[in-house]
Amino acid sequence: MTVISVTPKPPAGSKRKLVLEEFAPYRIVALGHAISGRLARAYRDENITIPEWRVLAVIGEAAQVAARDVVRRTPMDKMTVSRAVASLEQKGFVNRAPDPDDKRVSVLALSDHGRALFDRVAAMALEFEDDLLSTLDSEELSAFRSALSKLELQANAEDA
Amino acid sequence: MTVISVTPKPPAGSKRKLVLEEFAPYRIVALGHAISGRLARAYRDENITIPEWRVLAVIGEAAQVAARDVVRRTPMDKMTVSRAVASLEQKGFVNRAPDPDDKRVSVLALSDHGRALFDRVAAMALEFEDDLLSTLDSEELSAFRSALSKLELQANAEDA
DNA sequence: CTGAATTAGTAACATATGTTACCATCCTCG
DNA sequence: CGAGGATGGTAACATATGTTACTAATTCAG
Repeated sequence: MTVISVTPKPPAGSKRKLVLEEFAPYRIVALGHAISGRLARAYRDENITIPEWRVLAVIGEAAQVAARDVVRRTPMDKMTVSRAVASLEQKGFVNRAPDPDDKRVSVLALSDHGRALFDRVAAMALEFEDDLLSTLDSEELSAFRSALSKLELQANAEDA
Repeated sequence: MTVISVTPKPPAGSKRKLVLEEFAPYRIVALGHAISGRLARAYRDENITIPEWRVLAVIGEAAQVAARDVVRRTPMDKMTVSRAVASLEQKGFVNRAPDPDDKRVSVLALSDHGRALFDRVAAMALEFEDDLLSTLDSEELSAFRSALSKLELQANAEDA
């Protein structure tokens, strides 16, 4: 039984077999799932959900935003954001003010309480990131980031 | 205030600001979300959900498996798998046979119908993967895969 | 101007997903 | 062997998430 070539990849379009552990899209999704779980565990003590944290993070960065901006910047739909904002307001982390220029929108901002929460959770998040990325040396890391950027573009590209 | 080094990263533990677009864990999760959406759209015509597809894929690879094996190999919990299996059986894609060695477990296998579905969806999935990864040259790709492996390990490591 | 189309946000509904508790079976070790 | 604990699987419940449809406000074409 002679092996002609040792190329790991068979010619494109041939009948590759699908193996989950090597299927990149699956691996990425699974990694995302694991990361979400880790982060959720970290936030749990602060009594905050992932959508809430995302909203908090967007407001924390931009200071003044409308809910629609959160929708644009995150992979959450309108309703998820709406609910998260309502909950954050209820808990006293976020204040809503009517936008004078457009009566449909509310301007969202962190309360002092919310700012403190944001700082605490952000610190945990960054720490987690450091830990996660600590397995990559700086070259690997920049390669990874660059690949991520390209994949993001490709994954979000419109279908043909 | 003398800056000793020009390393792009400030000393660990310093007050970096959290910026969502640069926060790696978030980017990975968001990318996973985008990928899931794309794949789900691709499967939709086959009238199959993501959990169902995952179960199908695991059975498709291994031929003979128990539900617990699916749980081990995928980021789904018992119940999700149980439901997906029930649905796949209902639709006639999967057959269950009692395991002679352990009366608690059922042995799962694809029906002919299920095998055909698996082949069709696997082909779509691999095509999608090709498209997604087409933005990376072979060097970038292998670097990315290697980084993925390391991150998987790190993300699934037990907490200290 | 004015009314058709768009947008921000939410409500009400349907569905999906996780959690807890439970049963049956199996394993283990005294 | 024979209780005590683990394991595979499911049911019943609670919660989360997506979908559709709707209101109010805005924009834009004519």
